[in-house]
Amino acid sequence: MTVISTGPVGTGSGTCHDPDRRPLRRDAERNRQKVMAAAQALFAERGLEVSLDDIARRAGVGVGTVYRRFPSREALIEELFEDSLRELIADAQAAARAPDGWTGFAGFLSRACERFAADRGLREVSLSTAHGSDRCALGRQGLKPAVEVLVARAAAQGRLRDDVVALDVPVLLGMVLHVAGFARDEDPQLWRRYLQLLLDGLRAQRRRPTPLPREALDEDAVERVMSCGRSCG
Amino acid sequence: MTVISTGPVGTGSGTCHDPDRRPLRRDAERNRQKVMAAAQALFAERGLEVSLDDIARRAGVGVGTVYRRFPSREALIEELFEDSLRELIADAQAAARAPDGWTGFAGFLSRACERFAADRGLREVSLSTAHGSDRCALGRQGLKPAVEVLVARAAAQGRLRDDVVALDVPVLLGMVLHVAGFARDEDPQLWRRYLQLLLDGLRAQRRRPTPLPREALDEDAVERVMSCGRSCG
DNA sequence: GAATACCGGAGGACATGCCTCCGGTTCGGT
DNA sequence: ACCGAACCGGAGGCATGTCCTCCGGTATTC
Repeated sequence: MTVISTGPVGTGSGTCHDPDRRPLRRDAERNRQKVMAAAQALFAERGLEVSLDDIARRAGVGVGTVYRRFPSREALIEELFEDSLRELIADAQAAARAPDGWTGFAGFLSRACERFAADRGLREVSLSTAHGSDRCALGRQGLKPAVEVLVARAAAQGRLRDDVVALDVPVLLGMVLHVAGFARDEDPQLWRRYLQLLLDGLRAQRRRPTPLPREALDEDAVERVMSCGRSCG
Repeated sequence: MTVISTGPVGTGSGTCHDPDRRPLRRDAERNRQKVMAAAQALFAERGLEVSLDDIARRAGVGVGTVYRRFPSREALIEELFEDSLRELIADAQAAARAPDGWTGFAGFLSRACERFAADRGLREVSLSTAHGSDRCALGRQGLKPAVEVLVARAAAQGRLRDDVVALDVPVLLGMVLHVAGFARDEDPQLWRRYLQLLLDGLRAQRRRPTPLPREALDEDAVERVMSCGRSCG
């Protein structure tokens, strides 16, 4: 994970096809949008592995149309996640400028989890190198320096325990999002409870625990969650 | 998750085929053992979804032999995990009798993670209802009362924060094991670091953080872990 | 050494995903 | 209104992977 760029990445248009090629025919462009919307939705809820056939079906379009427009799944992914990734980086940078170091740090974790919890695809693009390529890789790397600042400031302030490092952050996010992933049908916000627990553990010192947001799942909910096989990895 | 049984489950023989049926021929029994050993190993490292063909290959035996001996994957799973599940329950019960409530609670979490980290199959059997059946279900249910005692004692002692409940435990385990799962190639013990963080968050009060075991992954390790696609769910 | 319990693995049935191809349709300029 | 180019849909070929059965041949037991 070498730092290559810290600034914004790519163009951010998100709508046009290719600046210097002649525009698509109207129906083609329409279908292209439908495909992107469908992919966006499916990636968000089922992850990046969904089949292109599924995307086509959801878009109400033939498979051919998908393949014609996007040479590969990667192309589709890059097209879709560039903006989200940039927003995430912006979050981190904003948090790094927050007046209070700890608030910035904790706030970013929370914000990042919100984004990730709502979009499994984004989670996979950000937390794994296995998907997306060039532009996504740049995005991932742009995140790093901002997170380092967050950790450094919170630690310097004496509020974050000093044995935590920036590279713990992706792991911590992974833990919280694991909860977000498997409990999303029962309580899509449940992860907040466990994030708070972690944050209390990350504090340099504290007397009393911060009250936990959300209730724990009840027996039936746990039972239901356990029965759909998402609870382990 | 209704409590049905708290005592030991099943017979625990683990070796014989079926008490009242005439014993298998020598070669048959030998092969049966080979299959169980192979399944044990593969379940542990790749989870319960491995194909029976793979198990047969690993056992150095034909597929037919596997199917002949075990009517279904479930049968194989039950046969294999009954003992492990019982051991886990014994851990919990022992911890519930520990002189110190907090030590018992924290010790059980740690012990359970050790077992789970070493055996992905056990993790899936214990933390999901989707696999195994009768006997495994009983095992899962046997765990519950012991965990309730653990939580109650640690809380009564004033060391565990009082807004944590027994049903948080499977979720907490899931979080820690998520780390164990994706970091196993880089540092099979990494989960201890994050378990400690969580435990510090679970304490009712504390001034200073408990020192963290293990180092965080370094950049290259994170990079490698991220590239094998196990980092999200 | 015969009867029988057992073995191996080829192979059929099925599912899933990728991607191509081409007859038919729609668009857009004239 | 019309025609050629651009585009569409989805059937279908290919590859992969899993489950499970079947039966000619082999090992074991008495």
